[in-house]
Amino acid sequence: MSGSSPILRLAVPAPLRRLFDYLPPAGVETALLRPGVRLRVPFGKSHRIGVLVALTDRSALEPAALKPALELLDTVPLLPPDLIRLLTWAADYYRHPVGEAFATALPVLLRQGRPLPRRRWLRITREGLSLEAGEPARAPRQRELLQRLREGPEGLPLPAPLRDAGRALVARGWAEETEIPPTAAPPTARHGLPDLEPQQVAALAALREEEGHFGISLLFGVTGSGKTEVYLRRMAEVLEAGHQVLVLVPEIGLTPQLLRRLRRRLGVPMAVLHSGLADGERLRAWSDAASGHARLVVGTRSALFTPLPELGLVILDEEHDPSFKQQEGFRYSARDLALVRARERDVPVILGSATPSMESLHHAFGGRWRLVRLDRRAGGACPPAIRLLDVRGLPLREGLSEPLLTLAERHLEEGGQVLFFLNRRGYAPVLLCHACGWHARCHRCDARLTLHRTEGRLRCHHCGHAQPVPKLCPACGGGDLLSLGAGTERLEAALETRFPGVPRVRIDRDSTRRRESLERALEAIRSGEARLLVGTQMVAKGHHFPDVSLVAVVDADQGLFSADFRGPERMAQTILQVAGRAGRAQRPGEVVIQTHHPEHPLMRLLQAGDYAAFARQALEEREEAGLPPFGHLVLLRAEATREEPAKNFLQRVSGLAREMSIGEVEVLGPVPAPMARRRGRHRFQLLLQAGRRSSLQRMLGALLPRVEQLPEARRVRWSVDVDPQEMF
DNA sequence: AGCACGCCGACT
DNA sequence: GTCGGCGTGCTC
Repeated sequence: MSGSSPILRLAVPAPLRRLFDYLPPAGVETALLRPGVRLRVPFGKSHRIGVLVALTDRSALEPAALKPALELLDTVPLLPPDLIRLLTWAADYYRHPVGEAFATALPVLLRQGRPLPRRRWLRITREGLSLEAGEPARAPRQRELLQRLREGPEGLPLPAPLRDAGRALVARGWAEETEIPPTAAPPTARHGLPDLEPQQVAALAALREEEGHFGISLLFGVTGSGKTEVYLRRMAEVLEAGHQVLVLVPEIGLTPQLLRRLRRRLGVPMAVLHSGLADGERLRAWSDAASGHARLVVGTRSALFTPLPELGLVILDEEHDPSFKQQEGFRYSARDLALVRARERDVPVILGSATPSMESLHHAFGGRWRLVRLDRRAGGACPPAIRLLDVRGLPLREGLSEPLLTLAERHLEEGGQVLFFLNRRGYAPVLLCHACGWHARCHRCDARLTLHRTEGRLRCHHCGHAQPVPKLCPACGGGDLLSLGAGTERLEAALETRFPGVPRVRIDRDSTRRRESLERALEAIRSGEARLLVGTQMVAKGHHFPDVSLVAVVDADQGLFSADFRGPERMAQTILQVAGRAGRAQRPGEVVIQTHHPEHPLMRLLQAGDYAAFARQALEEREEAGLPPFGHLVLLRAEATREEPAKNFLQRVSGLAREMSIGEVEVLGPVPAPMARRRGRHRFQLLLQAGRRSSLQRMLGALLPRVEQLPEARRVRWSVDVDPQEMF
């Protein structure tokens, strides 16, 4: 490229699986055109903002076809080389348009062209340090601010409170503003730490083995084994060595308690990234991470894409959680990409869970990953005793058997709390006409409507449709409408009847819709004010209920015969996670699972509480069937308002795929999706299965360009899901 | 995805 | 006569 102007290769946000070439903008020095900067470019009839991915001297296009970029937006690259490589790799692997992959990695405001805010710090000067503690005597606010600056020599971020005082200090030469991110050693608490148990000491030592280089550790620790304490120690060590730490958590795991604990224990500048942030807050957190000011970055899935100049450790907690896989658009797995990023940066990564995914266990059992186990609960707490309650033939009132209610009564009398877990919200999942058999169905989905009684509506849990509850049967006019089955709302009502006046809370998406209400419910549980708890999966994640002495799994059978091959894994994870909520403190916890299949092998393994044994069995079955982690999958989905276009399109795709007959790729389908109609659209899917990822990738590379050319592709909405997590 | 162009029906 | 329906093509 000597002398002549280079060609700029950009990731431009458009649903097109390629990069776009441009000429440099007029009057911009070539030295400023570094990968990672944003440029405003003409695109079609309008402008877009793209990210410079590479500089090149040749383009597939005629030189005359290239347009010059309009404007350079950054003087310093916004994205570092490791993220450019990660995003390029991920867009290719997940077959998603590169420009959109880059766009999802950037906060909205940066996507829109906003400049990166340059954060400024107020720092004490030498003159300021030489002042006595009582000075300046006549300006208490300045004195107070000086004191804070003395205590934290790393400086205070601006704009800080006491702004006027700060200005005064600068004017008098006692403090100065700086743009250089402070790099003082982080103050981590060393006193008053809980003693580690021997197994924690051993775990910590094992994790330290990967210090300073890429290595994957699976921290497999039963609930209550003190996993978090081990993370905290490891984080503190890495922070003290002057590195940044990235912590990824599931969507629901990012609780105020967790943040409080991290803040208190580690005391380093922290950036928090989650979906609930306002655009400005997100930009600030992102740029704090990128500048190196934030030493600890905690966030959900997309926080994986934050620039971290001094990254030293990646932790992914509750690694089995499905929310690490994005379910629409850019369908990436933050778990898998975290490994790619860690390898790219040559830093260790820790995946942690009490119920790891089959994928992770397979690698750990096979010795490719370091397996670090915490088998016993901390503080000598007993593991919960899990009991199967055979409800065959027993009368069930609102899904509850008499033995279970009697047991709950005893726990209440003994001062315990009882948690009823039921993974179904609403009052009843079916509204049925006793006279003619009509039942309420969603007009847009192949699904029944759930009765929400207090709200007085029928709701579809798949598309959000809601309608009033009919008084008479719409089909025959009969007045005898039965609500069949029980959801959390009905369960709560049944408990009120059985245990009148015993304070209770319900935790599900309906009861916690308003902000704060979840926090309030959790507080009622923690304080012991509530004695009966009813909840969906929401209670299985992230929260600890030390005084819960009995956990009742009201209906364990739903997950047993799931259409999805991951059904049993999900069920085992959910049940063991819920079971882990009990008996944290001195109280030995008890867990009762109501089931119609007490002899089912999965149920027996769950009862033994032996997740590793369950996993070995599940892995054997997966191996037999060539399913992940032994085989690999790609799911092509298509939907349309009418059935034919969606089906025809996938039939064409299937034909093309079969023609290619690449390696050992099996082409299965098309078949209707498990829910054939959703939101008024007919859905079909085509599954590609192979023993090796590379075969699937090779096929996709050949297949997708041809699929994009199909005229049928224009008449449907279609998507590719590499390594699908949900088969729906 | 947007946004153009382009070629055939019911309207002031 | 033309307003506008959505099929088809393109984005460096």
